Amino acid sequence: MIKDKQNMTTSEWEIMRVIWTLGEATSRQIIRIMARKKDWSPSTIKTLLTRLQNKGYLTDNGAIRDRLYIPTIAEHDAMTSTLHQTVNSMCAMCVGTAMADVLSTITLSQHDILHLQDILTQKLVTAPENVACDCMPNNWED
Amino acid sequence: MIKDKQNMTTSEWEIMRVIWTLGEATSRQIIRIMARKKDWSPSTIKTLLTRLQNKGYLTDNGAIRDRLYIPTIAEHDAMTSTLHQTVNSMCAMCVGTAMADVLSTITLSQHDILHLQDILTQKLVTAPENVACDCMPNNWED
DNA sequence: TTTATAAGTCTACAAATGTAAACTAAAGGT
DNA sequence: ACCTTTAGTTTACATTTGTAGACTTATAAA
Repeated sequence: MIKDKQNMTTSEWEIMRVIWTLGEATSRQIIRIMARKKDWSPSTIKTLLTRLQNKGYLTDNGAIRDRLYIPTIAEHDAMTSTLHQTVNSMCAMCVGTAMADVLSTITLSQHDILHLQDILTQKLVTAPENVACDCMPNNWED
Repeated sequence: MIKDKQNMTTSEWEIMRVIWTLGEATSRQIIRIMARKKDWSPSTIKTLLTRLQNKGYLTDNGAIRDRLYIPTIAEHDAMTSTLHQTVNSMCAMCVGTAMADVLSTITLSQHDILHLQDILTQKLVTAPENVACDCMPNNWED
């Protein structure tokens, strides 16, 4: 019943974050840790774990008890993929400004910034004068 | 029945993009335009318009027929807000890298890049050496 | 004026999501 | 060997989302 490629929901994402950080985890660990930030019953967390397995984002070590849940995708990959999806659903013309807005409000490390600057310098060389809005389908005026 | 503050779904977002671009639009216009990119029945689009109104993202000019639907939020604001939500749900430590990854793959105009560079230069001055992971709740090790 | 068209409203229904109780069974304690 | 605890499985149920048909009625055409 593993229907691949459904997106993670926000609740599922929360669970994944703790598993990603621990590397792998038992349901007990997750339940105990999540109790600190979410008001979820243990049942809810178990349901979420099962759904994450069905969606293909988690596997387990096969134990029938005290089973270890293991991510099938790296946190970083999940993050870029999610971010990509979001960005791709937005107007290509405006997305640069929106990204700038967001970047300006979040906390970035010095290293992050240097890296970002590096990428931008590179990109500037081949950057187009401007990017067209792609909110409308082609030839919509016919 | 206007329950404010529910998020726009991806389908609703598609509709909004065309209305944002037109400034305001009738259902007929939207139906005609969407036919180019989506395989939605006119009914589906009407449902989506109603839902967008219920969620508070659209108003209308009051006409009983050939009504004009009007956004209550600017595209840019919706974009930053959505992006923000996404970014805020992610590990603070890794999000910089993820943003860099995404930025490097999308098309940005020269002007966008200059703007981004400007912001980064500014940020660098006060940027912390590094950002801690916030995937775990506080004191989770107790 | 009658009628056809289509804009807007209602109803519908399956799948996904948030949330969790009930049940089954493994494993540790006595 | 039996009971208690609890990990994992099943079942449940309301809300949201994707998708759209049916219905009502205003308006343009005949």
